[in-house]
Amino acid sequence: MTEVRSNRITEMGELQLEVFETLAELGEATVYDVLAAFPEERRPKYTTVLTVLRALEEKGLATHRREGRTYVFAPVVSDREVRGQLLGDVMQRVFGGSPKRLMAALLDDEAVTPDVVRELRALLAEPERDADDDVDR
Amino acid sequence: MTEVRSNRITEMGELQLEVFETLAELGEATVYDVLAAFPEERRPKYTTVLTVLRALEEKGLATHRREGRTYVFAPVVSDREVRGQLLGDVMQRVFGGSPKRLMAALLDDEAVTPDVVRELRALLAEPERDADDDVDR
DNA sequence: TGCATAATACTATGTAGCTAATACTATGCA
DNA sequence: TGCATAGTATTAGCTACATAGTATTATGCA
Repeated sequence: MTEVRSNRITEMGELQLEVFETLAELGEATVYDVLAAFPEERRPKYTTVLTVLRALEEKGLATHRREGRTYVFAPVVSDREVRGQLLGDVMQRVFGGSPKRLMAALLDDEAVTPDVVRELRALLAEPERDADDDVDR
Repeated sequence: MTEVRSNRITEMGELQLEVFETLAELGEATVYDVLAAFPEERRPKYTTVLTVLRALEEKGLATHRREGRTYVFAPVVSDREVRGQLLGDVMQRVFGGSPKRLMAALLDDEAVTPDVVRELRALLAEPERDADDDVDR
């Protein structure tokens, strides 16, 4: 059937995500900048990172410009947007698009202690909730 | 480097997830049962489903027993658990393990209308929140 | 001016998932 | 008893991701 795979950013792998996040944090970065952001124990090789950066560019998440003979990469979409899409995708695929169901699952997580629950309540209580502005980033 | 990929259930693909969900709903199922659960427009072939079921078994999410010459598959873990892991994994990978950050992203989603916000508040307000019992399912 | 080297480009290997064709096998019925 | 058939097993091709070696190229300095 030679399936046509969608180019959803959700198809981002582990490394792609990490590299993108680094890029987003730095604003712009050379391959070496990205490399430096990895703890050395698990630092990939230069060419690996370059390949990933190209993949990100391929799917429209990043661009690059030349600076002398060096490529300087930069994100094209915000990390916030990417995270939003990633979450939205999980909500869709795993929770049938229901925020409530997702929420219920979240509350089951052991990371969500009573303290955290209180924080979440606070988040939900924020008045800006009803306006559509961006509280923190 | 010949990376040793972890066997996290998160590595479940789209189809694997769907097949597992079906299995979980049905309690147990033959290949044909699973097939029947697909809307025919996008119903995979028998062998495709069988392969997927085997993959699920491979990673410890399902088993099978023989019934005559037919395999009857059954889930080994609950769908709830799988969904929990899936969400937990996203929380880890995308939101640095922070429920708050995840929640904030959730609130950014356009699916989360003011109405939904109210529902979420209600969920968080439930008194059983502090005890660790299972409200629904 | 020519070469060391730093940077990118090309190529390749391995895994996982999706897909499915085809090969094999057991068994119930004619 | 032998074959059609219903099932499973095997094999294979494609895409995406991870990984990285090697090839190429440009350029600054000797």
